[in-house]
Amino acid sequence: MSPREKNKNEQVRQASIENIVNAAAKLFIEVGYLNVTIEQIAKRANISKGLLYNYFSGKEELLKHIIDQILLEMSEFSKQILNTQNPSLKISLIIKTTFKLLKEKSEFWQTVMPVIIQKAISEKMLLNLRQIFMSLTQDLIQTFKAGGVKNAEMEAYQLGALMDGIALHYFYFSENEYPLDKLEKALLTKYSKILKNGE
Amino acid sequence: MSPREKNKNEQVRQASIENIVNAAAKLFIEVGYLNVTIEQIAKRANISKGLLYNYFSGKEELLKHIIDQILLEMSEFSKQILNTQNPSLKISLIIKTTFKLLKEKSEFWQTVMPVIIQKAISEKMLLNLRQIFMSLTQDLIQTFKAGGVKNAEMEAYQLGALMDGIALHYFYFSENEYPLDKLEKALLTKYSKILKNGE
Amino acid sequence: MSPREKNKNEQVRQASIENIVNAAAKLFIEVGYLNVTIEQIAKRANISKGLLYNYFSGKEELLKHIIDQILLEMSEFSKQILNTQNPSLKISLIIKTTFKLLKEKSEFWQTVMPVIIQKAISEKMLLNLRQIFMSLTQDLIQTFKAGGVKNAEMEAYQLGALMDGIALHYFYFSENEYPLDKLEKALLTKYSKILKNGE
Amino acid sequence: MSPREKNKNEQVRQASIENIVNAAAKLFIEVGYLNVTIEQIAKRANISKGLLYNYFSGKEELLKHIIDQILLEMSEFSKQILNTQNPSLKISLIIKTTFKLLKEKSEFWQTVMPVIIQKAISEKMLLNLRQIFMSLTQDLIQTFKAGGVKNAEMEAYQLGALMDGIALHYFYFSENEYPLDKLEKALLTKYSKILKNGE
DNA sequence: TATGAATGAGTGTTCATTCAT
DNA sequence: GATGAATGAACACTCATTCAT
Repeated sequence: MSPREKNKNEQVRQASIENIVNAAAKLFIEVGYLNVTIEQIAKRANISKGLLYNYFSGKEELLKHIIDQILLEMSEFSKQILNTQNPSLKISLIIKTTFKLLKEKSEFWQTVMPVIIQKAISEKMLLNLRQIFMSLTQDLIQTFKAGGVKNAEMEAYQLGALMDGIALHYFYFSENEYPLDKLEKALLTKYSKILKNGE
Repeated sequence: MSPREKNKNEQVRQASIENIVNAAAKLFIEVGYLNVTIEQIAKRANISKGLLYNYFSGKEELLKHIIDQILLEMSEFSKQILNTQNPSLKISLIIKTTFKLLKEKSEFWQTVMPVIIQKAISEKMLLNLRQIFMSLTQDLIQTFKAGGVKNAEMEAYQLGALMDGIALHYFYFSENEYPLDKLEKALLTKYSKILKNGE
Repeated sequence: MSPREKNKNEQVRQASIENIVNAAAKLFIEVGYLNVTIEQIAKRANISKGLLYNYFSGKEELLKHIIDQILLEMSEFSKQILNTQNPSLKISLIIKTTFKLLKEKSEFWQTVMPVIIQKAISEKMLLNLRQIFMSLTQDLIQTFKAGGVKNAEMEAYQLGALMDGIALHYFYFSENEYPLDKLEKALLTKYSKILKNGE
Repeated sequence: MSPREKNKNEQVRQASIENIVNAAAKLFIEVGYLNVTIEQIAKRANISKGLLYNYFSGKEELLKHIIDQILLEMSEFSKQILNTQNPSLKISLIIKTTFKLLKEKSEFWQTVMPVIIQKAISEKMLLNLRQIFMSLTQDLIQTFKAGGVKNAEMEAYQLGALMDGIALHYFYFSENEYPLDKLEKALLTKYSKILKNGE
């Protein structure tokens, strides 16, 4: 009998990878990267430990894969924001996107944030994430400047901190009772005013 | 054993506990709770591993003790804030205190935040922290209301998120380059205006 | 299936086996039997892991096959030696052959020696090797006797040990700096004298 | 109750180390370094796996310790040899010592030789051993020269190879039937002649 | 014949915890 | 109170071998 066709095989591989990644991502969110064992991931994915190592060189590479994937998904939203020229529209788009991601794509904060904060993660991965933060901040500053906001730099830092602070409180303190929608509306109003009045 | 000796013993006990706690707290900040070994703590505290177990039932209890202690220290600042009646003064005190703690008492965020986010930590500790968050938020809402601020609830959530967001960015993204002092000044100005104009 | 096809199939089989054996032998020399994985062998031979198991029942059988093959090759040289009647010529042929093998056929020592010394290898293989050693020694003794050498037995043991000792030092201590050619010349001279003078 | 006295403790430590080293050395000889598991060593030594790591950072360090110990023991004999000035006496001492070590201290060849030959061992350890080989050879050359032997260099290489070749044959081919004593006598006679006649 | 995805027992190593002294 | 030797469960990772295709 002839061997499985290459095409078919690739499908099997991709299915396995997706299966493993899904299991791992859920577990990372549930109990945190450092507390998840390879055994748990394998069990959750209904595969053997060995198979995981056919696709990933180890636990850290698996995490890296997941983060890269998340960042890729995020980059779609990023592009849209970067393509928006009008400062007022851009800020409101940033706010809307953040809240949308909070509600629909919790992976970022729930997977990435613990990784950033947990000091045991490889320095390289951290540097990458820090760079993303830096460039986002710089873009925000330019946007506020372009919008004629007086203290553009400080407003940029505040908006950035505000977004992540909301995520932090939402996920870790009071998910169910957090007034996410009301906050979104309030922020849209507030920042539309700021950009209109330049302060 | 004479009462005097008992007293003396208690002093020794307290000194030992403080010694251990100091060593542990530093290590938790430096490399993260999960990466610190009992051996390291004992070595740093210049005691034996065994002795540590005379004072704490294990690693987690030691962590709990540290967090409790930090919360206690924080409550000192809290009291001062709660005793301030004038809403305008209160808000500016909250801001000033936060930045002071950021600069002088980094233990809180650097020890507590990873603990919050690392969901493997005992549920009880998490509940405790959530309660503190809740009551702080409620107090903030009342303060804004008393200050005649229109959307008091939303302003309260925002200020809370902003403070923790700043801490997050400061410690985990860009400590050295973060414009902490400029941000403090900007926020004091901004919130003094808000309370003056009620919006 | 026609006989012709059967024949063709057998040819393919032999080619496959040779291919696998070549890959394995090289790897065994390069990194040592215990450090070579089936995966590496398959990759080097450009076949799948599974196919390897069509030809060999496992890693050890593959090793056994290689050693058998080497011994077979060696026996070609043996025959030539055994067919030489003149003791003096025979000894010099032994020396020349040994040095030739050292230079041209390093597989023997580099594959076989680690196997001998690594006692975990199957007892059967070891017995086989011991028998070869014994019969070679006996033949050497007879040759020295026939050559009129006084202490024939001891000379035989010495020459045998000398040959393997040189191989050992050459391959494992100082390959590049080892004076192989000078040693060959010196030994040919020395043993020609011994056989002439009978001592 | 006061803790175990330091002195006593050190005794316990040394006893444990010796216990572990003995168990490991035996196993290394029996089945070869790469085939011995930490579990086996621990079981043989009647201790837990964990304890082994209290004293050795890993399997390789344990091997290194054993080899160092062997080399130390050997250096006693070395010193004696090096201190002997008379070339004739020196060579006969070398031969006697080699045979003595073969009979009484088999650890060297049985532990060290497989290590040298097995390519998986750390390069650093190998370099060390190679250096020892080199300096021994150089010393032999000088001795033969001092003894007025014509082809001193070649004689040195031959004697070295002969000694290790005998060890190889003795341990790996035919231990019980190997005429060790007769060989020793024969070699002493032969080399005494060589040094007398200078050839 | 031929493939390579999948398995799982086995390996070296770590570390919180215990306990004899 | 104080020590640190000793434990053993847990972990990440490896690899010869199997088997559906």
